[in-house]
Amino acid sequence: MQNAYLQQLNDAQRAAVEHLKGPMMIIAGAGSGKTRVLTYRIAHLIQNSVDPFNILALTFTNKAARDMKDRVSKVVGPSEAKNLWMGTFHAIFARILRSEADKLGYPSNFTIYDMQDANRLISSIIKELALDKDIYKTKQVLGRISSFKNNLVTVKAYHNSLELMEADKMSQRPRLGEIYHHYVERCFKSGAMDFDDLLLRTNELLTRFPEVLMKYQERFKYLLVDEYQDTNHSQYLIVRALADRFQNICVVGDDSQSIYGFRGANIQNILNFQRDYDDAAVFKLEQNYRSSKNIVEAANSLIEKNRTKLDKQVWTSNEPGELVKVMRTFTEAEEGRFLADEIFDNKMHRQLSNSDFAILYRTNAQSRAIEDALRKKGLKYRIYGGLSFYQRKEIKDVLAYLRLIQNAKDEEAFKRVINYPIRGIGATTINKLSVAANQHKISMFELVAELENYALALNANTKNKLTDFVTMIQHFQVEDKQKNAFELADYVVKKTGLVRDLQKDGTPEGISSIENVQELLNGLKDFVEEQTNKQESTSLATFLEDVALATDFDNEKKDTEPRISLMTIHLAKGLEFPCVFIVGLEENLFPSAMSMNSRNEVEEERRLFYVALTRAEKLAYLSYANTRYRWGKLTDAEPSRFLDEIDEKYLHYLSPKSSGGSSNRFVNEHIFDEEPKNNIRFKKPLQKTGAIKSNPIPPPSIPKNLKKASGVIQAISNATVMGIAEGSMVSHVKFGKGKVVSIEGEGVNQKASVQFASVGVKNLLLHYAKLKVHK
DNA sequence: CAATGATAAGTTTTT
DNA sequence: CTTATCATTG
Repeated sequence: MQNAYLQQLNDAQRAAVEHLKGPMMIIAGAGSGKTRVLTYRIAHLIQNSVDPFNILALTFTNKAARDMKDRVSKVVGPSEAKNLWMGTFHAIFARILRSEADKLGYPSNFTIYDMQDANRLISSIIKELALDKDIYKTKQVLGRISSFKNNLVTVKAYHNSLELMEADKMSQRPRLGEIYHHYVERCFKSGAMDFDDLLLRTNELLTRFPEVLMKYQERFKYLLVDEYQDTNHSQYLIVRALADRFQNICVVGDDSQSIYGFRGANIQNILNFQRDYDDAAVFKLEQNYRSSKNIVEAANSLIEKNRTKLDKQVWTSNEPGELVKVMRTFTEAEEGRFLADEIFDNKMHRQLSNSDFAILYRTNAQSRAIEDALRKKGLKYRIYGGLSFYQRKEIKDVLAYLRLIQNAKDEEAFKRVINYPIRGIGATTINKLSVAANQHKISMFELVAELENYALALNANTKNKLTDFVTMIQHFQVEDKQKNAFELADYVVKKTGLVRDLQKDGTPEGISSIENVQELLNGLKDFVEEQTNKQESTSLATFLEDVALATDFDNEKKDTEPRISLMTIHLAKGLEFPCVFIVGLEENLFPSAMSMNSRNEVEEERRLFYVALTRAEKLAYLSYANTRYRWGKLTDAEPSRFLDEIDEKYLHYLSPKSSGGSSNRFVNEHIFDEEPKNNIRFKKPLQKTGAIKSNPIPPPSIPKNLKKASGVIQAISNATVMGIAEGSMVSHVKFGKGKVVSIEGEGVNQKASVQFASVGVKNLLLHYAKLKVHK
């Protein structure tokens, strides 16, 4: 009876669940019940008296870890499940590194640098070395360093590798090694690790300290690694080291769904597993329970075009269902409208809810046109990814204060808040500090804390401001000992004047910033309460770590109403929806223009498409547009090669396949739907103004490219259009409220004399002065 | 030093 | 079309 869950499995699944010891690999086709097998296997281990404390399960996302823990908990009970170690590589090893940090010379409260921090650091190093930033592009440099780290190429190893150095010379970047060297040093000096360090340093820890390795080998007697096809070399080595003693390693993955090559994932890890562990048992889950037969077979017909893959045949006993629908439109706007209409229809005729739909795209930038269309139809949606909450400027500012309190050596946090809110410490001063700090090999904060010991060419006034800042942070550090994380943060935003700064802004963006800060504080409050209940540490460090490693899925809002999901295909991995739209199927977009140089890259794009298509349960739509805006310019687009690669018998074209000038019903219908071209110019600015409710008559917003077309400007910026006349009450961003004394001139040159309460009479060009009119 | 406007550059995908 | 960095002015 206690093994009732075994009844819910097919033969292959059950075999995998019942295999408890030794190395094993589960090749899990899309929708083959992988998560179910994983959870039941963990439950089965526990039922067979394995201590949950000895099980480590590494997942790809925090969400996956949470979900799986919940599911295990339902089978074996929460008291057993709570001792399981489950999480992403980054989260798990960040935690371990914290407790072992001293061995590596790191403080246990080390900071985790996110992409933005890393970017800023790299670009300041490039600047300091006086290198040409057009040749040493920050992102490329960072990408290169990241790949070094993921392959365990240390600075030293780099300088020993003639091959690598030669490669950088060839690409005109002979001093890359120097940048790498500085970058690593500066991170270390700041007590900071970037994402790659979390893995690299773990490797260092396990290699340099055999007793530590032993400890964790004993600790994690049973290892599970999900999404093994997406592990990089660094992760691979960690897993291999940990598994070395007991060999109880279970990896799960699907080579056809390997889509993170750009991030260093090595598909060879899964392809070579049997070579690494020669007695490995292999299980194949090939029955798909998720999708209709047409979808499964359409996806199969596509992925067959890939050369590198393991042998497996995904099949299903599900109903054939409907064909995959393909739609061509002329513009991306029309594509958006098509999505909105189709969702609307499906909701009506098939009793579907918003939450049953997902719209998947290759790049985040594609969401805009879709959002517009959905909003017009009144359809509720939620965008995942893109700019996440924690990446907003105002949030990062608050977090930077907290980081600095926690770890005063954190250079990026220091630079972020030293002059925010503005306290008169400008770029020149900060540069001097940075140079001196590097010279004396101390952090900027330490330098400023002992300013009198260093002869710096700063005037007394500036020194005072700096000292005040340090005193304030030190005061916070004292407060940190008495207050919980929420109370401290609340205190900080008030004391620093950060909230005041946002409040005086007064714009809609400013208001939303305040709301976001408030939301952050609420989040902190929840965090403190939660941790107190769980009797875990309520430390700021833990919170900051969670935040650094959080993704958009992790602060799942308790939405009351169901919403359509919009996300990139990468983000959609592991999810499923009854109805899926895959959009922008055009050459140079999907497959991306950047990945058409090699066969391997195109194969990864194809796997990406495979992932997208296999998210669908019942309905799948593919769409593409003939033209698309790229950098504001309308460009022509060709249908994606992937459309031709799917066996035609699974497709149903809703529009004629060719784009060549046929005159059919569909084409005509939509040509006339388009607005006449000369109207668009007027419509855009006017629509925009209408959308802002708080301003009765907002200032004219004129697209830059229209500035020369004086006829247009006259029409929009004319005083009568704006509702300004002699005697009108207006307000100016800078001068505040005032009364219009007189108006003169025409068109672009139209001027108004305004009597302001604060500064007296001013002559303003209506075109430039952003006047708000009061009624 | 700060605020503003001009210009250049950029879009894959993310823990 | 958007964002980041640069140059100019107050």
